Amino acid sequence: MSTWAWIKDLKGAINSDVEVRGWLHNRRGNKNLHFLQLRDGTGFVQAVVDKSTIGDAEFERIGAYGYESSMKVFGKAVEDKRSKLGVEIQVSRVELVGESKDYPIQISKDVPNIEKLLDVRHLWMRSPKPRAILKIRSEVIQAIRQFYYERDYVCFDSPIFTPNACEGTSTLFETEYFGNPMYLSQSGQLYGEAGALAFGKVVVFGPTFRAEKSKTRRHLTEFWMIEPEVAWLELDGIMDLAEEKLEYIAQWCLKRCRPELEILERDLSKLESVKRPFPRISYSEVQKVLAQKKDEFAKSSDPELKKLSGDILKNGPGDDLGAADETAISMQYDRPVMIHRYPSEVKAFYMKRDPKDPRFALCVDVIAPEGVGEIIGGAQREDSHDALVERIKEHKLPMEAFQWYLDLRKYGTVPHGGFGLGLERTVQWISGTHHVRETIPFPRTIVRMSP
RNA sequence: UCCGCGGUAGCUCAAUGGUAGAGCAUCCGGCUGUUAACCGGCAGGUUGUAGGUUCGAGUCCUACCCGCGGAGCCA
Repeated sequence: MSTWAWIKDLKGAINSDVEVRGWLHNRRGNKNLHFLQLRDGTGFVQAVVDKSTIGDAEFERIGAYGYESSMKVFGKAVEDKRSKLGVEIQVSRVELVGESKDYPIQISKDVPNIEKLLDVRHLWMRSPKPRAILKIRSEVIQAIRQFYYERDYVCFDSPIFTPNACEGTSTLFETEYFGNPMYLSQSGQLYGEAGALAFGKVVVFGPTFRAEKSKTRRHLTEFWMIEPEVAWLELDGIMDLAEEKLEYIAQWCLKRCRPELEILERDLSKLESVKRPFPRISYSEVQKVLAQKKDEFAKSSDPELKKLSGDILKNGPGDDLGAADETAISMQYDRPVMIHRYPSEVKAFYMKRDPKDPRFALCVDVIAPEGVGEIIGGAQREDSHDALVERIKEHKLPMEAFQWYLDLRKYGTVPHGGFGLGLERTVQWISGTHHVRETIPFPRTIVRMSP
């Protein structure tokens, strides 16, 4: 009598009769033996079919099954040092469950175009590398939830349909809502602020939609964002929270995602170095550093650095930093970098201005290493009713839409703030994945609507 | 929207303006323990589309379509 076992548990079932249920990942063999590589979601195991024990007819039938056929395999689990798992199955019977013919993805040394694989994303995710990335995503999500749960945050969901632009900057997806225009949320932050004044500490974890026509390896039109919002938290505390959380995520994954990180050949030292404190540099300091780097790289013999030099500081002082600026700064460190106090003019209306120098906002961006770019954008919020009214006017935003938001400053305002962490870019960074598209099961981009 | 690169077999890619090819996959055959197995063979094409130059175009020219990367914007 055999028992159904998960592949990951087979080591504990050596010398007993087992049943494995899975998919045929690959097959090798000769005229007397089939080596079936089976996958069940928990691991891979080799099942050995011997013609002399199973009979000619059965042997031929099993040999004809295509890749990704699903089957129940019955046999004896035996120890085998040649197997990575340490166990293989000596097959006595195979029961086909779902036939699979002409599977569209081949196991190959060639690395096919990612876009072609994304066309069959529903199948591609059965392969080891995509599975490893998505498993890391799952663990990053778990780490984030645990991090906030341990710190007494209330999970606070913001609406997806919103009546207007939260920040008035990004391009939104418009949708028709019973005859009126509504928009898909580009941030839950404003709602999170209401939650923070009710609960003290909340975290919004939800989908986010941006209709920007960005076509880069860092952009999606639909992605997930984690937005803590905390009463009484000022800029320094926001930066403390951000670095504590990123360290927590990196350490969590080092502890729990070793097999996946190995499959991806991730350089673990890049994650081990993610320890507090992270560098904190003001926008004004960054300008000075970048001026130096621009000169330094211009003299470099490395053509890439030379090219980078040309793009550094091309926006001019007082403007937002460009991509080259972020790259140049993050190259200087082995961990995420926090850049704070950008010019308030280039930032969102709700950011509080620095009382010491109102030209700058009490905000922070966190730039991940290895070219992933910005993974966190956050700020202390403007908590004065009158100042906020001024900002809304300056940004030419519809005052009536923000009445409820202004109420938060009218009835017991307190200093508060938070940030948004991009889940997919975080996974991209942790897993060392080139394209952010691979970090979400079914990516949505400007040109990709299916599967 | 702008800039750059590209589109040749199912996949990854070759091919001085002169008969469109290889590896892998499929299929067929071989191999008594394979590890992205190996060996042999068959088959596989309107070279993105439409024009143009030329004795002759995958290659040169023009336009368009599609894709990728980047800028801007952002997580």
